[in-house]
Amino acid sequence: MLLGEYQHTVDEKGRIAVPAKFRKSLSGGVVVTRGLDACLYLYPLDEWTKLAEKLAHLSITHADSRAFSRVMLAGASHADIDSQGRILLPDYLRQFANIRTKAVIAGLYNRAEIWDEERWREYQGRINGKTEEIAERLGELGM
Amino acid sequence: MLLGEYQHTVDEKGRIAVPAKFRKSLSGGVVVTRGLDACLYLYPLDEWTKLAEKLAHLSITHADSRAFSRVMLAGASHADIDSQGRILLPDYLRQFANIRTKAVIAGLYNRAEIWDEERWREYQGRINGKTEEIAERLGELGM
DNA sequence: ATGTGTAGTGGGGAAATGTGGATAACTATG
DNA sequence: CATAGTTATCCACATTTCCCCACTACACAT
Repeated sequence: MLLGEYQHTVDEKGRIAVPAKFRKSLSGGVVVTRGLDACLYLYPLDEWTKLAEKLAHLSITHADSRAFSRVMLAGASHADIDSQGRILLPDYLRQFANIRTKAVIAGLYNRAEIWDEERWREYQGRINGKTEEIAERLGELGM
Repeated sequence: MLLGEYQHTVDEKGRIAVPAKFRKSLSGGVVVTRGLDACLYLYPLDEWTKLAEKLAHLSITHADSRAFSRVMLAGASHADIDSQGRILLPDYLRQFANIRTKAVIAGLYNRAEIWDEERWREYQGRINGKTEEIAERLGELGM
């Protein structure tokens, strides 16, 4: 169960420390990929497999499906946590999410997200105060 | 499991290095063929067999089926990975996908795609920003 | 205060990867 | 049968990646 918000630095080799509390859940392997809203998604291997199976079996004849698969699957990178508890973020993923040196790792139960710190603050600011409004709209979705 | 995005060069003999992480999955043999969106599809032999079976059993009386089978089946080329981890791309396939010297190999779980680098960037640019929109549409498909 | 353990960060050296080129085998053609 | 052209196999180098070791900071307990 991945929960909480952590601020870590990305070193010049593109490595970032995984919060100690996440390591047990992620010991089976980790997949990082492009996420929505310009952040990175980080999945435990078993969660990822479920998602990837779905994506891989989307109809190959449908342009939207191909596009989405390419974003999520081709964007993905399988990594193991090293002996210091870090993972390597490939260049193209760092560029995609605009991650420089300060990053935020946030746990969302069955996945985690990695944000550039500045972007994260900005997003928080935008959402902040609108939470009640958003909640209203979610009501329509049966939440 | 083929994942990630790699940038490799195609040498003047038409050879391209297969990413090291793909080699184990592809050690049983590889089939390269014409893909959709002007890229090449690269299948592990067993995955290819499944696909070819499907294509071969499409209705022979339907013009679209015949056309699609001809593109995918007649375009296919069986290749082995050489001792340096490279495969040879036949001329007609390189021309089809407009591949010059810089190419991108993208892993899509059960297959890989080979793109001319410039084309890939262009495609990414077109998709980028629309991802959220596409995700919404796919949501309607039960994803 | 002092010690002990855990977490996060930085850097160096060895091995693997990607790329170019050279040599050998094979095919085709006159 | 010889020669030219093409294909395949092999070798060598430079770069990148990965793995390991060292250091600092903070927390908690004695």
